[in-house]
Amino acid sequence: MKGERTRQSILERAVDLASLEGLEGLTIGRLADDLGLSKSGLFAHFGSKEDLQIAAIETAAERFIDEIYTPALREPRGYPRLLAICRSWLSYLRRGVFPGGCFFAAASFEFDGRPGPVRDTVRRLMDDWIGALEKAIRMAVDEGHLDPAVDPAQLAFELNSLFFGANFSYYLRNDASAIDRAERAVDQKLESLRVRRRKRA
Amino acid sequence: MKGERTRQSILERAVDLASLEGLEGLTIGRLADDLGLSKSGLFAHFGSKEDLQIAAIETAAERFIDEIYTPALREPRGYPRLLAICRSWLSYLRRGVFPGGCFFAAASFEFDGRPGPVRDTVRRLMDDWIGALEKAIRMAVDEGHLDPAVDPAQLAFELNSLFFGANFSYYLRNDASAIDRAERAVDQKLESLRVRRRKRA
DNA sequence: GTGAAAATAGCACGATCGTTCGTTTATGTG
DNA sequence: CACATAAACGAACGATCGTGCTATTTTCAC
Repeated sequence: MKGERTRQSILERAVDLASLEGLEGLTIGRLADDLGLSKSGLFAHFGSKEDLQIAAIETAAERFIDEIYTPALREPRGYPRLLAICRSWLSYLRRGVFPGGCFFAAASFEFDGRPGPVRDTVRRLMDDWIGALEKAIRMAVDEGHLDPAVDPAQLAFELNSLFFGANFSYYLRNDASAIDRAERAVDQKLESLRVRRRKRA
Repeated sequence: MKGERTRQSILERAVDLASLEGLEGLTIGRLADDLGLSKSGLFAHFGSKEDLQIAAIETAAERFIDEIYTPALREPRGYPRLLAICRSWLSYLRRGVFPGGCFFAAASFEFDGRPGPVRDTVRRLMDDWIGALEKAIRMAVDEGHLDPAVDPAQLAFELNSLFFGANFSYYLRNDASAIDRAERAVDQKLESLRVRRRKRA
């Protein structure tokens, strides 16, 4: 159906726009103008602005998974995959997958104080992401690649903080070296927890 | 003058509101209702919404300095002061100095993609903050408390990332242990760079 | 190619946005 | 206390917001 294609193109554009101006800054009228559609024609694809916002978030998640997560899964589980996920995240920032920086960092800080379905969606996806990070860490421990004393939640917290910190320094402060700094910190952190030689018992 | 007192109370309320709903989510009408003022009466204190936003940011900066930075300056320069700043930042989150979490983290992610005077103000203040962090680190190195190989910009980046990461996990994910995690990571990071005994040459 | 169904457009709505302006009320000084 | 001035108000503006409704156009199966 044609409607589905249109809907998808609306959402792709909405995601790009929202990464720059925020999900609340999204406007049906501007989005319609931007795509050469009528306001009501665009609106009909969604029942409400809130539904549009939620659909945009889901679309952004698909883009994130395709661009960051899935490629990293090609690496073998354990340390290589964990490192690949981190590298992939930083490369995602470098490549400018979203024009305004990480969509989810922006959405997280925008909606952390705004209860409702939109916030719930952001939260669920971020929980998923942190969960995926923790899982990759746990696998690296299980494979005997990381110190068994590593707390996956703690390490996931620290890695994700570096990612968001890179987004901040790069996009607000225009610090071109921010991503390199994050990479250095990630490498050092992971290296310090690495177990060399000796497979697990 | 009475006007100045009113203006100040408007700004304090604006800061609290903006930490929850964002600077762009601030609305003259709602702010006026909230304070029992007329829209035009409130508006007259500022020439435009943009001026109100900028004044709110400056007010938030004063609160930040009073609550986080100044108290930490009572500690002797070097490692103790640097640690005090970090602790102070995390305590600022715990105490809920801004009801919606760190005002500047929110403002940074909100305006990183919105050029203009508001973004410029946020950026200047964040540059100041990172600069202050780097200065405290440099002093700790100069005092012989931290490894002289430490790169102040790199360490400041990592510490600030942990702060923002704590804000994210605490306010979006409602992870009550987020601040503890950040504290653990900060302590471990600083401890690992610490130089024990031996004053500088 | 025709007809049902889907997709899009047009128009209007009430609400609220930031902003302006003239009037009224409150303040503080001499 | 009087009076100049500062502060706050009330009403209105044009614009734009999200959201209905009906009409028109396009799509796709037969």
